Amino acid sequence: MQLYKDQTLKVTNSLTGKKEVFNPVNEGHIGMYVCGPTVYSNVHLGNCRTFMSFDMIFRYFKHLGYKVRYVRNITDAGHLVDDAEEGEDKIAKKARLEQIEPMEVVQRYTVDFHNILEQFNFLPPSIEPTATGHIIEQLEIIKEILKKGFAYEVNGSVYFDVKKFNESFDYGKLSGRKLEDMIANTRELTAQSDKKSPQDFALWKKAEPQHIMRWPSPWGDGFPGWHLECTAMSTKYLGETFDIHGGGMDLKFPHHECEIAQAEASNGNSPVNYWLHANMLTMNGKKMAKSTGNNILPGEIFSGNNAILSKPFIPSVVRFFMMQAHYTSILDLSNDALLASEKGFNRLIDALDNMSGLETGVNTDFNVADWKQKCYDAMNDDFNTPILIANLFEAVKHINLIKEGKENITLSDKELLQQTMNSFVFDVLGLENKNDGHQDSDKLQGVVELLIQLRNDARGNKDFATSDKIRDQLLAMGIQLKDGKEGTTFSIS
RNA sequence: GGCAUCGUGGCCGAGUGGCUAGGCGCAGCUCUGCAAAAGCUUGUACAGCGGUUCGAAUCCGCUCGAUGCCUCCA
Repeated sequence: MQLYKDQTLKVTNSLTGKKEVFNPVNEGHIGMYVCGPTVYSNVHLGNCRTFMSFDMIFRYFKHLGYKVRYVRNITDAGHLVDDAEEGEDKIAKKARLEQIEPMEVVQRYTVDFHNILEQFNFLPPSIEPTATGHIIEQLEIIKEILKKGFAYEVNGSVYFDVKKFNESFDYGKLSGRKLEDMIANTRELTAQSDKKSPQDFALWKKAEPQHIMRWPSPWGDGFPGWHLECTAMSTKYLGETFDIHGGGMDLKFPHHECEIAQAEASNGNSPVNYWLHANMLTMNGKKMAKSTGNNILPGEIFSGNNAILSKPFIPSVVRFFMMQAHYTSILDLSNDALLASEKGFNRLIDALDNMSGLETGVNTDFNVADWKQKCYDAMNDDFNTPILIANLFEAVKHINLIKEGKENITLSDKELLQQTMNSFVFDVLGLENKNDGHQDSDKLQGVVELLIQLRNDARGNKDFATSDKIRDQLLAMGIQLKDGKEGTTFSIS
């Protein structure tokens, strides 16, 4: 199903600052690279938001019938704690603090990352390469950049020469910065530096004797610079120019700017046609970050074990909450917002469950085909999931009205509605039906049904003291009875 | 300090020149022994001040406020 032939997708390209019609390099195929996590601590919810945005984008591409190669890396080396020349890297620091091997750190938090993403129902990327697995590729790029004259070696380290690069290319085109401004605004560096200019960045850092993570190179033992791995891995798996590069807004500068510079310096090509940036998840109005401690772990949300939460929330509710905001907007996390999303999510899923039982008739009271296209229009407009969800609730309203016999639907429209709803809710948004797979034991079911019978007997005898006691005490245990036209049902929270 | 982004009804959150999403809450109604649950119905809001325009939440300017990046960060 090559739906993409019938749909015109527009994306916000950070490189131009505009919404542009999306056309891949090779028709029907998409190469997408997303900067993954540095695995030196547990992934927090803010990290998850970015990856979830691109998971949704990946899902929509697939839904449209594209063949997508989605590469999301694991950074397991090379990111420095700060810009100081001594430059300990984060993973090495964590390894030292915990007195374990750096690769144990990497393993521990990679497993955590995968575990959390699985709970959020992420689709795995096509390739998940690691930085340490691509040292040779990185060395080759450094050699190439040196050969082209855009880098220089000092004391066993290699730096990218930003000024030199800017003479032939445009450094700052992604983030809207001008090199002259950046130079003018640079404070004097007091520490002595090997760099010719503060804007220069490391391609290769010499490893001090105490540095654990090290590899041999033409310039001595060392480790790769912060930005190089993404250039190496994206080029290797997606080519010198590919369709989409994504990542968090906070990576736009300097990380993505440097990636462009490295690629252009080494092979002359602008590496990416469409740069997509996902915006930050905030908490208390401030960006979530590992370094500041202003963050919340997914596990804390699932267990409710955090001071800002009044109760636990299942992964799909969190996903739904995030999908209710556009991926380019800042989103603030709060208990109230999650509670509101939870109610909306439950209403959506309940309507979905009710769809199959709808009675069909000879006419339909709303235009299902038009509604379906509206759903696509929303997604085609830069993946506007909030508008998509608004349309889904439009369908929820009709489903409920049909269920109550106040509106009609034909069999073919019902099938179209069902198929479209399922596609968008489960395939594109990646939500999961909370009612599936959580069957409580038969015994519990039987016990509650017995109590419902006893209560109904009491009600028949107008013994409301007994019937209300059963109802209220069950509720106190988290079992809610729901009296409906066709009898009493219950839900267990 | 420099460069950006944002400020929408009680809350969350779309929209970007006229037709004014959606969710949650509140209220009303239906249902019920009473409730709860569920369902339906309902909201003319766009920080402030000027300007452009027949017409602006939407464009321009200024003011105020918030955030992000400029150092590792999704």
